[in-house]
Amino acid sequence: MKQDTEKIIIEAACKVFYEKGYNGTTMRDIAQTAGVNLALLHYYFRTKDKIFEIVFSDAFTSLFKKISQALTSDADIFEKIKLIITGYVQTAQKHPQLPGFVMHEMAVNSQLMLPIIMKYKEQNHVVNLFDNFYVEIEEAGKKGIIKKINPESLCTDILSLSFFPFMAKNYLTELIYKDKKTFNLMVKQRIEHITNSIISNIIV
Amino acid sequence: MKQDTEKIIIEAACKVFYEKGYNGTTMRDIAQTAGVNLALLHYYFRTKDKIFEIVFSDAFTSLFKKISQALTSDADIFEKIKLIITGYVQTAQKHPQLPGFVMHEMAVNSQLMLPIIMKYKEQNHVVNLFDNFYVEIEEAGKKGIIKKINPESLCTDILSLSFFPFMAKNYLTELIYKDKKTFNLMVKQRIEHITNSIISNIIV
DNA sequence: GTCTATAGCGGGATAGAC
DNA sequence: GTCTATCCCGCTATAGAC
Repeated sequence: MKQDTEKIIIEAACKVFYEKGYNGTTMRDIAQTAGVNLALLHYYFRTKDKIFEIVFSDAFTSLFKKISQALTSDADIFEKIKLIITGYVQTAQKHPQLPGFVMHEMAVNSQLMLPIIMKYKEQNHVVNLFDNFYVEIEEAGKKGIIKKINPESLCTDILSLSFFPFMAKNYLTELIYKDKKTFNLMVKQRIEHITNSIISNIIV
Repeated sequence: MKQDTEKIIIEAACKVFYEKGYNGTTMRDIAQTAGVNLALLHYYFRTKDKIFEIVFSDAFTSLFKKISQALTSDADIFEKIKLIITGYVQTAQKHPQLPGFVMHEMAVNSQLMLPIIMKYKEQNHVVNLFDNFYVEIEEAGKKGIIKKINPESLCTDILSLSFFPFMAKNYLTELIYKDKKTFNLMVKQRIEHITNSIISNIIV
């Protein structure tokens, strides 16, 4: 049962870590959620930190996979932007707690996160990926295909509009939305909404 | 020294809670940061939860104060939006960890937060405030002063663009920005940037 | 591989001296 | 009001039986 148990534990760990964060999660939580004994977690993964490393690394990767596909595709600049937005929002729709999990751990436990990210960046040539996209944006600006904009600001805006609603769900449903139904409607229309507002801000 | 000590403790608690979140913070942390004895925290505030309640309540209020002023002013719709954006971003510039703190605690420790927020909402007539603003947006849409837009989506976008960059500072500086200098430059230009992109999306 | 039992430590909270 | 000392619980981690 080795493979199965390992997988069950990681899936349980995902669930609990996403929900409560690193500091709010106990090994007992994970064991109970997985339906296995506490000692087993240590048998398979030795420490809480090792489990967390796997969970965080997977989370980080899944936030990155789609954007990476989008950036390396040979679509034009508008299509690329659409792909990025779609990738981000779909990932968040599928795993609503994922963006908040990643952002919070990077803010609060950065000493634990940075080595993981460094490793990831080296293996996946992250820098080049973005550099090429930035050059593309700048050249499209010079050629008059789009407005002259700051590519980093563009990425910041896309990420903000894509992730924040999921990270702030409880805040928004308390203060901005009349009820959860209205919130969920917004989430469904989010890809189209963001795409329109980003595109309309860069067309000449 | 009663007044002073109380204040010193709360200020230290703010600093530590903002940095590490509720679950990552210990009473010993707060005591050390405040430069006072551990027992004193319990003498003044009895429990960790009571201290947290004060800190969270203040944080929540400071996110709300400026928007409240903006919404009750007699400025026109464009000016109001500018005021809201300015209020949010300035608050975040002054206390960069505040948005992340509030959003994360609401996501993770909602059972502790909701009673605090309920209390706040009742005392400050929060619902009416937003209702009036929503009506204003809708009427401006009907009159052709602005596009017909969903007021809740507008608020979501403003909040997203205003808060997310601060919540995701480490993520952005690792993946999107070449260095911290570029990130800080973006932060400085944020109010103008957001205002322009929000306004250009609602003008007819 | 999976369990029980427990070591060892760090956390919130309190008693009681000053 | 402020301190030291301490209780007691829950946490991570491990030893050892099966």
